[in-house]
Amino acid sequence: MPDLREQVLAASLELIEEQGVAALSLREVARRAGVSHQAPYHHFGSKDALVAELVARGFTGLSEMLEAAESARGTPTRRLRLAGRAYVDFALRHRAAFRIMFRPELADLSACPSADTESTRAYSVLVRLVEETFGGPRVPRRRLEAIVTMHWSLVHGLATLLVDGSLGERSDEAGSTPDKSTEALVEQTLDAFSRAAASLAP
Amino acid sequence: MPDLREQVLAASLELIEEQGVAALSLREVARRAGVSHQAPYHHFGSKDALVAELVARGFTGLSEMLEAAESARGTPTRRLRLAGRAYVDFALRHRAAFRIMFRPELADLSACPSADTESTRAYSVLVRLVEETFGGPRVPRRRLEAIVTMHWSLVHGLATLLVDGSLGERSDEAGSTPDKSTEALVEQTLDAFSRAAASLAP
DNA sequence: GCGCGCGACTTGACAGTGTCAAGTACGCGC
DNA sequence: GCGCGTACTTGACACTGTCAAGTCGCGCGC
Repeated sequence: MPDLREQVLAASLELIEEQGVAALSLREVARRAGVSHQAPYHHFGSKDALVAELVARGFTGLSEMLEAAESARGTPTRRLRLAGRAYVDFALRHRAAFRIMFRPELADLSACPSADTESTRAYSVLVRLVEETFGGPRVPRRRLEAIVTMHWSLVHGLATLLVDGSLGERSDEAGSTPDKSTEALVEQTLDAFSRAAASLAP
Repeated sequence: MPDLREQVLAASLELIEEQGVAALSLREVARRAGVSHQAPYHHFGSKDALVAELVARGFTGLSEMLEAAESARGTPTRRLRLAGRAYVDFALRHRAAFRIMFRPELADLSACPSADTESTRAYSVLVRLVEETFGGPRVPRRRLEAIVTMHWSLVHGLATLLVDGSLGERSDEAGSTPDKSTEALVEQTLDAFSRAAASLAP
């Protein structure tokens, strides 16, 4: 049991994954780590701070996956599509983190500045890719903004619905490969969307 | 103070709207209604049951708005677009309800059967509109499913991001008209999307 | 007319939670 | 050797959801 701080973070994610964010309890986490109920509190100051740290780490993970997609080979269209796929994959593989990341009432992220910078880092990948794909000398800024919002909304909505289990059956195991049918659904949905979005190119 | 049951439901929504779903407390609700801490419990049996009831009512409200859009005049394309707009509008005008509706870990909806029927009622509006717009004798079922998922994901993602405040600045007042800039953002995003989706027509 | 049952509500208790306020053990520089 | 800060423990408080009783009042059968 090397680093209690890391252990606490891991146990928190595990707990959220198992029983949802409402069941996240510092005391239960402490119990799982085999320490007193105040030990986690010593490392994080408050439950909010712990959650904020998890959120920040989540956004760095997401940013890395998006940046990998961005720097892949292929046309801008292809890389934008890859980024969308990466977004959904991240949500499915890190359900616990994803569930927390977009819930401002859970932890005020102002406490953890890196959360803010990491989330804009992820966002700017999307902005760059959309500009590259749909930008042009005669394309107004407003239009690009709308296209960015459209792409983000689509992948975020798809990811959210999948994680919450509203779409098809959820594959419950954490970290496991998403099952075949959701895989196919994601692929076909992104396919339809990227084909549709292609018609917006200048 | 006529119907305590209704009063409790209203106070619950109010509380969620003010301080987020984590702050929903039966005891605080009871305090606001001026009754003992067990009075709400008598009407609902458990906190989960209360939330489930709110979810069910939320879905009926959403279904009604979607059905109104469905039975409006105009081309299928236009009505589909209106339904999307209705979805986002519902989320913005009933933030508290919307925040709860897609969170299965908050309340097991199996306790409240109407929640399930009402949610599929809303979903089937979307399915009908997509079939009407994109269906045809030579269009495979899989393709239609993908288009349904695409539409749902887009409006759900847009609504979620707006409600959570990730997109632009949130207009915090509950029930108030969404402010001008988010209004414009929604309009432009749906515009871009419905134009893009049009290219998928048979 | 009257008991009485039952629904609406209250009071009291218990385990669980986040958090504040102390106390304890221990390693390291001086 | 000694202080001191770091990592942690123990104990307490207010708060939560929920179980178990008790109280009040009203309508209905007899």
